[in-house]
This record gives sequence, structure tokens and C-alpha cells, in this order.
Amino acid sequence: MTTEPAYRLDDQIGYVLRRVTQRHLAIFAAAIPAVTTTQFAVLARLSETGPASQNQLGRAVAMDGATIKGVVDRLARLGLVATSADPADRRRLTVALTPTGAELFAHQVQRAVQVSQETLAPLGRDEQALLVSLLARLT
Amino acid sequence: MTTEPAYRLDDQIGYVLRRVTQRHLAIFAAAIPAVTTTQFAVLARLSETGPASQNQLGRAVAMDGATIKGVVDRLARLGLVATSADPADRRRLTVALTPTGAELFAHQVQRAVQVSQETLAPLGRDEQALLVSLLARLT
DNA sequence: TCGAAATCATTTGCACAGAAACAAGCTTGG
DNA sequence: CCAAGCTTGTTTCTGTGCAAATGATTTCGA
Repeated sequence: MTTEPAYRLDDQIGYVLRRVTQRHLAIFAAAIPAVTTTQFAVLARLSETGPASQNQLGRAVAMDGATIKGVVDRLARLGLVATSADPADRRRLTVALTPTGAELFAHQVQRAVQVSQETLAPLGRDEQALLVSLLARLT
Repeated sequence: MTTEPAYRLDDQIGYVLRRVTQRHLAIFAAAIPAVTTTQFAVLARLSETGPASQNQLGRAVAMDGATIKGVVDRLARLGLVATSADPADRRRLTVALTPTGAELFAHQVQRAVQVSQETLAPLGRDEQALLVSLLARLT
């Protein structure tokens, strides 16, 4: 008579990751309704690194070609980024922050920090740092 | 002269969560191509709890009404779950595992455990348990 | 130098994921 | 008992996210 192995969904890392992500997305959407988390990530990266080709940008924020295209299209529609042809390589589409996009990022970045803090709020300071460093090793 | 606050995307909990989730989804898809992680979560919950109404089931796996409907529809198309009218409440749609669905879950559950292990593999045993418990508190 | 291989962007198809609006059915307070 | 309010399920819309196929361009090796 062996005991059932008992696969507990609530203990699976994938399920817990999904739920934590859900909560984080909700906090972000409430704090910064103007853009989504992925859109904000793109603005942040462009702010850090400056203009880049669409594909380079995608790699820099861990989005595949099809995904980054959609995100860039929506950001362009919002007037937060602008695309231009690269004269040196005609396949490339250079993506850059517009002044509006740079301003939006500058104004919302404080709030984005608060979003991260609120997401981590149930943990103590040490635990927060520990969690992020453990997660970073699973990348 | 104050130093720039320096919002580092790579240190933000939301971004790290997204990247870890990406890696986990890739591991799962390679190990169990028959269904997705969300679909498997539904099978697991039905296996644990038995038949439920579609909305109940959605709450039990943290999916909103629109999402659980799509997932159930696709599982039904695969023949892994079946829906039936609830005679006691005509609004309700009861969702149950089919024999095929139960068998698929039984056969793949070992592999699903391995997926969780592989996702957590970069960490030591203690770290793994710690990570999951920290994450669980952010739910 | 020229053709194969690699890179870049796009498109299509599928699968979540949540918000909002709606219809139908159940429940309950007055 | 019955209207108001709640629950259940559906549809539509927007936004990720990945795989695979395609076409254009660039690069690199023989």
C-alpha cells in the first residue's frame, strides 16, 4: 500500500509564479494606468541604453521578435517611441524614445519603484533582497 | 548634486518574475507538449477536487471568467474534460475530467514534478523551499 | 567575388489574461 | 410572493507571448 504521490498544485513553482505575477500586474496597472509593465520595461531600457534596433531592443528586454514588434507598435501609437530607418542597414528599424516618452518615464519612475516595493511589501527587507537574488539565479 | 536614482530594470521584481516564468514555460512545453501550464493546472485541480462549475473551477485556479472559459473550451476540444448542465442550477456548467483527461494527468504528473525540479535546479534544496515559501507570501 | 548562412523585420496562428458589458437564472428581503 | 440584487456564463476588446514561415538584406567563407 503506497501513499498517493499527491501533486499539490499550490506548491508548484510555476503556479506560484503565475499568482505572484498576477498580483504584481494588478498593482502596476492601478499605479501606472498609462502603460503596461512590458511597455514600461521597454521605456526603461531605452532610457538606460538609448536608441536601438527593434530586434536588439527585444533581446534587451527578453521579448521575441513578434512580441517586441507589437509592443513597439503600441508605444508608437501612444507617441512614446518613434521608429526610423537605419541608413547603415536597411533591414533595421531604429527605435527611440520621443520627448513625450522620456518625460513619461521620468515622471513615472518613482511610482514604478513604489510598485516594486508594494509587491514585495509582505516580506521584510532582508527577505526581499533574498527573494530577488534567488529568482535572478533562475533566469 | 544628487546622484540619479538609477531605476535598474534588471533588479525589478516584475521583470525578474517575467523572465523566470518564461524559462519555466519553456521547460514545461519541452517536457509536456500535449498541454500548456494553465491547462495542466486545471487538470490537476479537477483531479484533486473532482468536478466543479466553470466559475468555481476558475476561482480554484486563479483564472477570471473569460480566461477559464477559453481554457475549458480548449481542454474540451482535446477531449480531456467534458461539460454538462447542472440540473440544480441551470446557469451552471459542470466541468469534469474525462477518462482520457484523468489518464493523461496520471501519466504526466511525474514529468510535471520533474519540470518543477528542473526549474528550481540552479538552487540548493534549502534555497528551493525558501524561494517557494517567500513567493507564496506574495500571493 | 559570389553563393551560403546569418540577421532583421513582418505576418499568421494559437494561447493566456483581464476589463467591461450583457443575458439568463437564482435568492432574498420586504 | 416578487422585485432588486447577485451569480454564472458569454462575448468583445486589448495586450502580451511564442513558434514557424517568409522576404529582404547583409555578411562571410571558399
